[in-house]
Amino acid sequence: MYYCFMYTKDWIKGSLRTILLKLLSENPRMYGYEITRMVERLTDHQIQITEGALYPALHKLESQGLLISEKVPVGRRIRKYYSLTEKGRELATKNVEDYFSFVRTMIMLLSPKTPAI
Amino acid sequence: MYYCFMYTKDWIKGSLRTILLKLLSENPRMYGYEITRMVERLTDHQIQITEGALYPALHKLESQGLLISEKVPVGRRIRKYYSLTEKGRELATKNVEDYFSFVRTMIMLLSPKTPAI
DNA sequence: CAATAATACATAAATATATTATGTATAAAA
DNA sequence: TTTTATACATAATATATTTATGTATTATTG
Repeated sequence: MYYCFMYTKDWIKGSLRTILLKLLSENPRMYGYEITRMVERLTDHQIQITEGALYPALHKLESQGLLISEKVPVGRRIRKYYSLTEKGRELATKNVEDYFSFVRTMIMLLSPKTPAI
Repeated sequence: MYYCFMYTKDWIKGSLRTILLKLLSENPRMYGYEITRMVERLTDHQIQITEGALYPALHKLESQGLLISEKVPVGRRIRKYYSLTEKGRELATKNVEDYFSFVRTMIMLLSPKTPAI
């Protein structure tokens, strides 16, 4: 069993799409299960993507024309690979930049102020 | 009219509680409207807290014993001041620390990888 | 002075999203 | 052979936010 910070779940919400776009901008194609494993590995299990959140998110990105999928048979199973469309690639770049901007703002907001002595 | 990044809203979700706890840990007491103005000012309008999100969030924090409120008449209007309880103060410290930890993880995850040449 | 904007709270309906649980099925490992 | 891992998906539930609406006082501006 992995220990997760209790409040982290709230913070992950809304970051999922950004994570997906980023991973797919660095890899030509990925499938859902692969994404969950990679996020787990890269974040040392600090960020865990549940399937109930992942698959609907991928479907939505595809319906928005940001991703395309192709089903690839592996043995007798079918793997669904996703890759960024041109539109998705453009958004991914901007989205990650904007996220960094947001993070800078949050760090500024949450940084300890020098107490008046 | 202020311009806001389109996707920022998703990211703000879930950070609201952390922002409230932080602001209240730096100010002995604050009221709702004051909080919205301060966040606006500190973030140069990048983060906007809507009333429909703020007041339920404050009520919930109070119901969880993290905040206490006192109603103070100002002229003929009533202002509702909130301040951290001891429990709230402890959580605020830990919550902000955990947030920074989460942010470090996200930065690592979203940082550009050196392309193999 | 009258209209507008700002201050200050609150809640309801609609929307969005995630969690949890469940379902199906193959493949590998113990 | 039983369990774990792989691999997709969705439904019920819970939670949270947006948007809109409501009420009321005070300050500003034309």
